[in-house]
Formats: sequence, C-alpha cells, structure tokens
Amino acid sequence: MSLRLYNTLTGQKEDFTPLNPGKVGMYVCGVTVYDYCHVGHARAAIVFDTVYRYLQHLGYDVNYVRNFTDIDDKIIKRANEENIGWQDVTKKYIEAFYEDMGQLNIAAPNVEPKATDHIEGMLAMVSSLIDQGKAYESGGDVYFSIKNFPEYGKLSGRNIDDMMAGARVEPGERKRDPLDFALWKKSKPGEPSWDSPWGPGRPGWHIECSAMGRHFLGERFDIHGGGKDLVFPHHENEIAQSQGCSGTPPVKYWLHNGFVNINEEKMSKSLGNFFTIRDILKRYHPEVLRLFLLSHHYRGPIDFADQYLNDAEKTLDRFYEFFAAAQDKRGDLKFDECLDPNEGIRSQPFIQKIEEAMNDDFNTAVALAHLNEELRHLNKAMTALQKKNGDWAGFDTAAATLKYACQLLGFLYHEPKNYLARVLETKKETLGLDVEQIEALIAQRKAAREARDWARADECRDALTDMGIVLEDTAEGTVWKVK
RNA sequence: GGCGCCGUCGCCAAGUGGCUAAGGCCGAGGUCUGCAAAACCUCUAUCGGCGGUUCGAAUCCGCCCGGCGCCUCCA
Repeated sequence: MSLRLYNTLTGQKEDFTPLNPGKVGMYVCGVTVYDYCHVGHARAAIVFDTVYRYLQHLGYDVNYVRNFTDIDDKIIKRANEENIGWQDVTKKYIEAFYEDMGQLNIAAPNVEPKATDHIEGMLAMVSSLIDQGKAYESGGDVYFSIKNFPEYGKLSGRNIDDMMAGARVEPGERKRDPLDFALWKKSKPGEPSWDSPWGPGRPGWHIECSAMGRHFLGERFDIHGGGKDLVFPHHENEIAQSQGCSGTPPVKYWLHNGFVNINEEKMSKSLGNFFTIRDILKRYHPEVLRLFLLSHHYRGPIDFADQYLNDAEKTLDRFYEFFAAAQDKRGDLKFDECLDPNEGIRSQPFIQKIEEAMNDDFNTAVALAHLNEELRHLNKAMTALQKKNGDWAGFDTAAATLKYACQLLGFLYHEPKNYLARVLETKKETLGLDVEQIEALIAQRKAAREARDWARADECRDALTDMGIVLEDTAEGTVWKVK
C-alpha cells in the first residue's frame, strides 16, 4: 500500500503521486512574526514536520519551503506599540521562532524565505494579473477581481453568490466587489513601503505565499499545507492569484491541520486563551508536547490541558525507561549500529506496520499504538533474555527498529539518561522539591534496610510517598522519581 | 443565515459496512519484591438518541439532541 492523503481540494483521500517521480515540492505557510508562537503554531509545525520526515523516509527527495510573513499590519502595530522599528519586531520574533522550533526538534525546511525578500516576484505577479484583466488598481491599492475567476471558492467549498450576499466592504476600501481582496496596499505615511507601478505600498498577505511558492517550487507543485483556518480566505486567494497568473492550479494536494482548543474552544490570540510554546516547555519536555499532539489525527481538533500532557509524559517516560534499561543490559552497544544498512530499514516487518498506519493519511495515532505494543513486547523479551541469558541479536535489531520508528515520528532523540534527568530537573523546579530532604530520607531508609528494620524503612518511604516521591530499588541502589 | 466538522470504555483516542471495537492514562486482581516501584500477565465499552437502508452498521441515509469551526487577522 502506498501513501494516501486527504486533499482539502477534493474532500477525499487520494493516492499520492508526485508531479515528478521521486520528488516532492512542499510549501507550508509559516508564521507572521509579531509575537511568540503558541501551541497552535507548534501543532502546525509538528504536523508538517512529521509529513516531511515521513516523505523522506519513503525515499522522496523533498523540497520543503516554509516562509515568514515579515510585513503585515500586526507587525506595524506591534512596532508602534513598542516604539521600535518594524524590522526590530520581525528580527526578535524570527529568532524566538527558531529557538522554539529548535527546542521542538522541528527539522529545518530547505528554504525559509521572508516575504520582504520577494517583493519583486510579488510585483511581477500583480502586474501580470492586471495585464490579464484579473486585477485592477484603485487609488494606489490593487485588488484581485473575484468575478474574473469563476473557480473562486473551490477549495473551501463556497460559491461566490452566497459569499457576496454576506460580504461587506470595510470603510476606506476601494473595491469594486466586496469579495475582491488586496494584492497591493498603498502605504500610509510613515509605514514601511516599496516602490511599485501604483505608487509606494506593500504587498497583501496572500500574494506573498503565491510569489514565494512559485519562486521556489514553480507554477505547480505537490503539497501545500497550513492550519485549517487558512483554507479561507488565504489559500483560496492563493489559488486565485497563482492560477490567475499561470493558468494552472498551483497545488496538487492541499493539507490542513486541525486546531488546538482550550476547553473545546479554539486557542487564539483574540480569545486570549493561548499558551506559548515557551510557557509549556518550562514545565514539559518538548517531546512530551510532540507526543501529545501526535496522539491525535492531524486533521481533527485537539483539546489542550495539563492532564493530557501528563498522560503523554507517562508514555514517553516508558519509552525512555525501556531504552535506559536496555542500554544498561547491552553495555556499550549502539542500537543504531544494529540495523544492517544493506538490508534497509523498510524491510523490517515492524516498520511495515508503521508505514501501513502512516500511509493512511499520516495516522500517527495508530502508529503510536504500534509503538506501544512493540514496547511491551520488547520489555517482555528483555526480562526473558536476562533470566535465560539468551541470544540478544534479535532483541538488538528490534530495539534499534523501535528507536528508528520513534524518531521517524520525531521523538526519542535524547540519551535516555539525559532525558530522565531533565524531566526530573524540571519537576524539582516546578514542584519546588526539597532534594536534600528527599535524599536524607532515602539515606535513613537505606540504613534501616541494612539493619533489616523494615518498619522504619517503610516509615521513610511513606513520608516520601506523601511528598509525591516514588522509590525504586535497583541493583545500583535506590532511585527516586516524581509520581 | 451559508458552508463544514465532531459526539466511541471513568479520561484521552484509533476505527467509517462484516474477524474477539486498536493503543495510552486511571482502576481491580496477579507474577516479581522484606514491603514497594518498574516490568509483565489478566479484567473493564456495542459506539449521543430515534427511525431507515442492508444478509450484516459505530461505520450509509433521515430526523432530533449536544458541542465546535470557517464565513474578518489567525497554525
């Protein structure tokens, strides 16, 4: 079975057949850099990171473009509020974006263009649209003329007449039809501007992505992604502009991820119910957030709450604890080296199960179910091998395969001991644990146990239990963790 | 008002015409352990309601109830 994916344009799952065999051109709408990213942005980044990783796993040569919108009303507003230059705003938040993406282990796209570096391409498209009679200049603005693009609405499933009925023109706009949208905006005094045949101004948001996509990926490419909220009007308008210019639908497959909700309402700036990525990462490991987001299908909504992150954390802990234990048993063995490069990871039966799940429109939830099952099998195998001191070769390969599969989904990139230490460190801080007291109690318990004073030993543990601390007696001594 | 989505075990979540309805968390019992923990084993749902189509439906259709999104900037 080969990859099938849900195409917003057709409303169906379709077989994925790239325009050029073996190659994939993919454009994903990035962020407007006027503030820190929230968990909703993280979801989009992680969803398309997963798509990117998986396409590469399948052997495609992927050209992945993700842009920055670095000129926009909100950026200008922000700059005015903070009384700094608009480039200071974009520079600051682009840096913050890279920090967040780095933390989340989002693979870098091939190109990350900024809109302001592609003004010329935008001007060329706008001019072309005017020449073809599909756009018009009006008082220094340029608008796309909806009625000259009969297919308008095909992505979002709307028809022009219905939309016309409900549309209104904002005061100050110079449109012929209410649905016409700005390709170029005349700039007000003091605002950033670029010269154009229609006077100084700046590009409309939609033309940015059209121009950058076309520049890097051509007039027609395979995949265009973004959040569901971009379907209309942003992506609808991209189609109108690009197809208006070239005569060709610009994108073969449109992919859209669902929202992150808080108490079943969309997380958004305007509702004020958002958490920034950096807020969350103060309390949870980045891979916890990723695992949580991947435990749901990418197109559906996700409700966000600490409880769910806690669940994901427990799952992730199990994986790392397994690999920490396996590493102990296997000494200096590097699991990565247990896979025969000549044989190819894709021939592994377990990987084929993962592929079966992922081929079905990136069903990461099912893939995770397989990972959990495999983890259980390997825990069992590890215990059995230890008892019998059997042949570990099969185990090593299976563990290496499991690790590969986890990393395919973007987690298990850390040394198990480092991960576990980092999680513990975070909890010490967030819970304000008194480590000295904990360790003193553990020492007392150790002394009591050596004296075979079980009653006293249990008192120590009970005291720790009340503090939320769980003890584990291992061959190397007693370790503790937070429940 | 227009378009669309969702309602599956206490919680999260796959499954969208037919094997015993995945998986995780929580809970119960067990193996192991001085006792625990971890790990492992076992157990826990007939799919919002009603009606229909079908040999057969959580899965298709209709109606109802409940929740949400887009239609303005938004991942």
